[in-house]
Amino acid sequence: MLNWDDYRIFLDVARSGSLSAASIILKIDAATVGRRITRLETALNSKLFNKLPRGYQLTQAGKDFKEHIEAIERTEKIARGSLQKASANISGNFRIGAPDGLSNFVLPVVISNIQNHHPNLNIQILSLPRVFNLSRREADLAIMVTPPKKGRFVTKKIVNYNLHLAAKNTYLEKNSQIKSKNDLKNHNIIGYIPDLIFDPTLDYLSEVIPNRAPDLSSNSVAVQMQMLNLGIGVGLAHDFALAHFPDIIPILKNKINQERAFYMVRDRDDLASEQSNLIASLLDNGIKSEVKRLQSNN
Amino acid sequence: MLNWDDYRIFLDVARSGSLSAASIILKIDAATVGRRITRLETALNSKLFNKLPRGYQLTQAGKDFKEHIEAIERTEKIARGSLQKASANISGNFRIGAPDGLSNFVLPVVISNIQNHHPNLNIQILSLPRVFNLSRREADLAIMVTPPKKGRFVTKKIVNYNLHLAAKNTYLEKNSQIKSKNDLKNHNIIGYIPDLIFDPTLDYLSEVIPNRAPDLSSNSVAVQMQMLNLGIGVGLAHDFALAHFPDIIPILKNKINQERAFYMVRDRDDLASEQSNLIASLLDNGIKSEVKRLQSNN
DNA sequence: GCTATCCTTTGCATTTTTGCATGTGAGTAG
DNA sequence: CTACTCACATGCAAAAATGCAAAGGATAGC
Repeated sequence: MLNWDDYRIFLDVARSGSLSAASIILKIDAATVGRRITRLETALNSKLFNKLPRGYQLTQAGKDFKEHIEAIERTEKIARGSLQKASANISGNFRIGAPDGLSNFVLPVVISNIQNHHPNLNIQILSLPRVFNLSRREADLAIMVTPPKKGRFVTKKIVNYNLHLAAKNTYLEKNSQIKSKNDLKNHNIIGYIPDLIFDPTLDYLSEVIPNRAPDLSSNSVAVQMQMLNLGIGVGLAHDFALAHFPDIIPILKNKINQERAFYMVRDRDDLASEQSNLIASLLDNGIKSEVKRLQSNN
Repeated sequence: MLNWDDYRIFLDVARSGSLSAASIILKIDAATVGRRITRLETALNSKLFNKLPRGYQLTQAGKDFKEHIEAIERTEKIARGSLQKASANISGNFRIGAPDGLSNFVLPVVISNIQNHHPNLNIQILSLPRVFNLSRREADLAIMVTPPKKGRFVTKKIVNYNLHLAAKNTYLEKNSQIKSKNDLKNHNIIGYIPDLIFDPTLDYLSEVIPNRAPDLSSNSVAVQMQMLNLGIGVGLAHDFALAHFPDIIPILKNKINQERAFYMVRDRDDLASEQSNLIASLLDNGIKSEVKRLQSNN
């Protein structure tokens, strides 16, 4: 029943003298602020405020109580400050290898968040459409679509992602309707360069449209997205990339849905480094939530 | 995003070393504990725990952070202690006048709660089926079904309550079915003694069954309930009283529903006394929640 | 190397909390 | 006295948090 978060609300009501004023400061509805105060008073079995028509006024017990809660507030600030200091200790270079789809459409915002909180840290994105060689220290950490089976690596699944057929709205208006896979015969297909598919997991297209080489191809997901955005064909696109191109529309959404996953791969030795663990964890959470956020917008 | 209550969860996870152990201490599901820690780490942009297969282990940053949060915990205990002391200062006698239905079926548990937290306070229930004379100081506070229109009083509505026709299950089995108001002709009616109805609001029955004097009557709601419980007739009962008699069953529940309200009446001068305000507030909340609780069980 | 165990994580149904719109009561100005 | 303002309270629908059941991962013992 007792909820420490209600102390936070209590302070603003005590200071501002009314639920409505506190609600503006807290950016919480006044009704909620009132319910939280009621809950707090019930949990503490005490009356902290006199409810006057002009607002909420502290009782004597409330005034004494406020002194203590203000001490808590000061300590809480200090506690958060201690974490800021710890963040400042994180420093140096950290290189992440990642597939170029992730590098282009997800990592920038994730990295930016991390760097805001760790100003002394430099994170480098090594965007490459191929497998990394962690052993040779090409990167401190790699993100892959297929984790390596052997080696001195630790693998952890980060998040699933989906791919859907898509094309630009203008392209769809000008060309014949696509109501089934068969209709794709009459369309330009954009995809990977077949010779250069380094990972069988990436051979998305052949699962959707067997025996059909792309008409337009690149080894780079980002380039494929640019082609789609020019309105020159149909291709499989990552949902999280689609969020960046509002004019590219998914097709056959209910009939075709490819699912893949990103895995985080690290050298086993790096597990001993708290800094490495921290960055890995921040990346994990950051990628997970950013991918989910982008995918939910469609 | 940041929620102080997560600090409370953090402490138990830090101390017990695992989500599952903390979940037992906190009596919260382990999944929730995990989600709270994730939320906290996200809000603080920090990694407080290393997630090992054996459980959650504090990082260095987490260890430092824990020190501060433990300081908060100590202060929080002191803060609550200060309210206990304030409670102990509440003392003396306090007399409440209330209608006997409320006095019998609601007030005892409310008063008991209050007294548990204010050991030096004596609360007296003056249970009377008539209007009180606050001016003469028969009571420090009165609860009424119709607030006085004049005088040096301050009135505040406490809560609505409902009345329904009801009879004992054995009575219903033995007598003819009641499917409409008309069917009541053939039944024994239990109610107030007509001459002694002190408040027109209490003339429940005549609204439900006009022109019909009760066959069995008392000036006391509690006595009426005892009659109902003997299975000797049908009467209007307070829903909150029915909760005390599982064998008394409501009748025509959808067709007949009387609604009334309790009002708290205090002498205007008493508003200056913080002790009086406190008790009034505790009674208000206590009666409100107890009436709602009892009424919801049917 | 295989099974058993322990702990965490995830999907889903339920409960709780929240915000919004509306009602209510107290004070105030005309 | 009446209309008006201000702030809080309440009902209801939407959103978030929670518990439960089951899956997933990692270790320890056999």
